[in-house]
Amino acid sequence: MSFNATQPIYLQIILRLCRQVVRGDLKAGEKLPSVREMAAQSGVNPNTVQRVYTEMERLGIAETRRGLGTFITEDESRLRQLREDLKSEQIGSFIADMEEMGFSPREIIEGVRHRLSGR
Amino acid sequence: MSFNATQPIYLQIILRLCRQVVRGDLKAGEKLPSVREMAAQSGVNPNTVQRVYTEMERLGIAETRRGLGTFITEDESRLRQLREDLKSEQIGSFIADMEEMGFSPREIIEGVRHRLSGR
Amino acid sequence: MSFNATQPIYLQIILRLCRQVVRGDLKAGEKLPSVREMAAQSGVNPNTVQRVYTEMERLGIAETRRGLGTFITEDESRLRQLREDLKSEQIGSFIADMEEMGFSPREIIEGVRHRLSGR
Amino acid sequence: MSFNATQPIYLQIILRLCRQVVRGDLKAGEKLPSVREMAAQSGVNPNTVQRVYTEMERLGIAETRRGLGTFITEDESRLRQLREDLKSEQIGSFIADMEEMGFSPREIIEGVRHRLSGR
DNA sequence: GTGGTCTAGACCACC
DNA sequence: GTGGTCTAGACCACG
Repeated sequence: MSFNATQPIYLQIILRLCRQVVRGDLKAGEKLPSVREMAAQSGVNPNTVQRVYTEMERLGIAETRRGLGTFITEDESRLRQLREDLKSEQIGSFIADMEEMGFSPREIIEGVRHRLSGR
Repeated sequence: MSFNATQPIYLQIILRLCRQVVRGDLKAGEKLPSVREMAAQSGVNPNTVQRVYTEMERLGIAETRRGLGTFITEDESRLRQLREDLKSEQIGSFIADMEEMGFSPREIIEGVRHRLSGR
Repeated sequence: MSFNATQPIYLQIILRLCRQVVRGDLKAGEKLPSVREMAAQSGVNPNTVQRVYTEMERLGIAETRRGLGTFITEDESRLRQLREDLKSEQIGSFIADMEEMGFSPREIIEGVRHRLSGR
Repeated sequence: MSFNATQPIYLQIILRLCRQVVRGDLKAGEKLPSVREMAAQSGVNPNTVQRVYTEMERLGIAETRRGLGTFITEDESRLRQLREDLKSEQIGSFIADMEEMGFSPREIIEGVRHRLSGR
């Protein structure tokens, strides 16, 4: 029963950036803002942004080139995989929530289909 | 750009109770723990629980009888409506998230169906 | 700006008895319950009831006969006057409230008439 | 037989404010005192005033803008409705009281008219 | 500065 | 025992 389950800020930023990548707002090879710039934009400590970039590099989503900056990877297959990962994760937690409330698979699928078709 | 999007505790508890109702763990007419009891269980101040119960009464989900306690409403139609409301809300925010990431309706539906059938 | 403007209990009881008289539930010459009886009925201290009866005697509404009890006065003209007094007081405070909220005399009369006729 | 019919302070304050609105002392869009200010003025705890403002927002009479303050709604039609509601409520309880004392409709109307014309 | 939430502890009316 | 109200004082996010 955990209240205050606020995610660490750096994870929130990573998620935001990943979504921008998946969405296509950030393309393969594109340059990310400098650490200081991004820190200013987000109103966050530069250390936090540094951690974000390091982590994204570890995930194979970004690459840093000394003296040049940090870039979205040009490995398109990695980006496709990221897209699938986020999709899968999102769907997984959605279904878990729905089932925890007792909705049947049929009800879930029909609910989603109806919501999407009725527009 | 909102970090720290922690929902107020009393809203979290309301959501938890509503889900238990939808799930069927809390049935129509069932007694809720007393304010002080629930406060102790949840590690929260009695005032916060009081607020939860007051709000749930306003939502037509609970009824309070002075000196007796707080009970889930016996209005089953209200409970059915609650179930639909929660379902709709959950589906709505799921789809919004997915579309914000650039997934197509077809991709969303197929993703959900695949995940549910593959078990 | 006085919060907690609770009227003393004995005044509340007097008002209640006067209303019963005006309404005709208590008639001229009728016997009131004994002090102890009334105290038990109302869940109040006998001293409080004593004060009620004393005050009502002072107002000329009740008379006490030693060894017999307390009775509503047989002076019917006093009872008619009481009726007029209560009516006047009730109307006075009603109109004061309405005017304090800025309602015009015309609006007040029409409002009352409409409410009474529409039944 | 309820003695001690003291209304909660927050309801008393709400009623006071509503009357000021109906009377025109508080106009549409006007700023209310800050929570702390009003608390000091009324000799009441800030939490109590907070409850007042929250409730008034729920009633559609006030609107709050974070960091700016609480304001009377600019929805004039809501304010007109409030005026009618208060009028109706006041008249209703007046008539109920009078009839409970056994006054006839004719007597009530004539009493009100006489009191208002004799000035 | 604003409103919003939370805790701690108290008193009340009702049953 | 129950829920309902109130105070005192604190911390937070927003502007």
